[in-house]
Amino acid sequence: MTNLFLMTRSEENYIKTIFHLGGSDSVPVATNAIAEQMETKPSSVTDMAKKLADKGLVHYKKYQGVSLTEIGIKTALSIIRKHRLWEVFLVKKLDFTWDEVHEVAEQLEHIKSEKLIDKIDELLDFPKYDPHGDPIPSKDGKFMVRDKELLSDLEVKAGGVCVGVKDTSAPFLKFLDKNGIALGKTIEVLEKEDFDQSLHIKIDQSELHISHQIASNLYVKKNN
Amino acid sequence: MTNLFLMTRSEENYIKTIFHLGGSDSVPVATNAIAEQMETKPSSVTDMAKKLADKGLVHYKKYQGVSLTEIGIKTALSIIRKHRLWEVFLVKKLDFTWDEVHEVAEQLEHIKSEKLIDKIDELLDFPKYDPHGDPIPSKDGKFMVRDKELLSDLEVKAGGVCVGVKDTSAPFLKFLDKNGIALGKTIEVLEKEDFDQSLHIKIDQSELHISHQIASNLYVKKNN
DNA sequence: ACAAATTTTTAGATTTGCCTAAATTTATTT
DNA sequence: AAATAAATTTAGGCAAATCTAAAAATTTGT
Ligand SMILES: [Mn+2]
Ligand SMILES: [Mn+2]
Ligand SMILES: [Mn+2]
Ligand SMILES: [Mn+2]
Repeated sequence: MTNLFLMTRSEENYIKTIFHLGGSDSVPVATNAIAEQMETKPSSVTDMAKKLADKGLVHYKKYQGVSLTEIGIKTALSIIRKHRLWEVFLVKKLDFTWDEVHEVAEQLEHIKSEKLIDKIDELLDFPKYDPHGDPIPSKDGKFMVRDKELLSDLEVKAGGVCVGVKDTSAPFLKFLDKNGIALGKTIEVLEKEDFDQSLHIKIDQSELHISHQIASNLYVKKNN
Repeated sequence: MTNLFLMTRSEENYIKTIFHLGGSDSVPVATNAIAEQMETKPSSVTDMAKKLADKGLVHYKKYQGVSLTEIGIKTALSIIRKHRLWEVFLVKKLDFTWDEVHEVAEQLEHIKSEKLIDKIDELLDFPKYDPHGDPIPSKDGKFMVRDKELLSDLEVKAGGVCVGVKDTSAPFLKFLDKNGIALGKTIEVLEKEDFDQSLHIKIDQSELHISHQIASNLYVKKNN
């Protein structure tokens, strides 16, 4: 049980990536998938897989992919908790916009201080979701899985509240801002174009036409 | 003019140490002094001195010691600004005690985001001093040099306000807490023991006997 | 001034994290 | 069931940051 506090930044980033690609299940993740996600080379992933396996954070057998151990999952959740809490902090306390927070949170998530992150959590009044609608794991690694669906999967006439984004890239988020789409807004599907799957929607008071591209990156919590 | 944003953590720590040992003057600092301060070996310092000289951050000639260039000084002040602002943040916003902040600030000072630190500055209402009484450089590298003297240098009957500590180690700070000594308190020298230089002082309402060790690590701003 | 002590640098290793190129294993086609 | 393609690992190397041991320069003491 190698101490989590002496993990390097690189190791933490690998663990986080493996979690995001494989979920908390012990689904093995392919070397190439990790390499692509981390913008590194497969051979580097293999090296790290061995090291993380030695440390007991992942299961690894040659050619069989990588999956997180119990400890690996806990570690991943702890890093993700920090990342998302910092994102909330930046938005709520420092007036960052939701398209600016990710880059800084990528750095802040590696700060080693349990007290620090717990105090940030308290300062923010224990938020459950980050600025992109993603759930924040609690100290003991639990988090809410909100039932939500992609706007593109709703039927005509169906509606709900916008609760998250799938694509969290700055360009997409800025596009949403420009079109008055934000978390918490009420959305209703007015019309669906069969040809290109584009949608005519009502968002709060106004109406808007959006492409399938957009609709398939917006999460909605359906009305009862 | 090598971009400050691509400095490694190690480079930043060297620059900060050279600043603390040499001041903002271009006083050359000895290799051994840097090594001792950073708990590393002189040969490592020599290596880094060459690298920093290549980057234009220090002046370095073999056997002549290291001193900061203009850019080096600016860089040092920027890191110190971040360190001290984070320390204030931790105390004022997250209820850390002044003996807990340094270690975390050592990590936070390396976060790369100009917007982040400027927003923290604003959130704290542009503090001029950190929790240990050390001045916080402004964005453009200026800082107040408060006139202060060591309590051990005061005459009997002289007095003032406690404005800083020289030793910022956790044990010393905890000792001060235990004895009711804190920044902002009024101090008067009641008696001085010639034999061991210990002092009898009045601090706010109470009286206290302190050793020379303690008195020579407390800064006081004398009354007019 | 010159020998001795001290400081500093150089030379050569080590570890971490990454790379390229080549070899190997696994998966997919014919 | 081969043959081909794709994925993965191995081998060997490189840069950063560190170390130890030895050499060189500087400083100190007589
Ligand atoms: Mn993010
Ligand atoms: Mn997020
Ligand atoms: Mn400090
Ligand atoms: Mn301080």
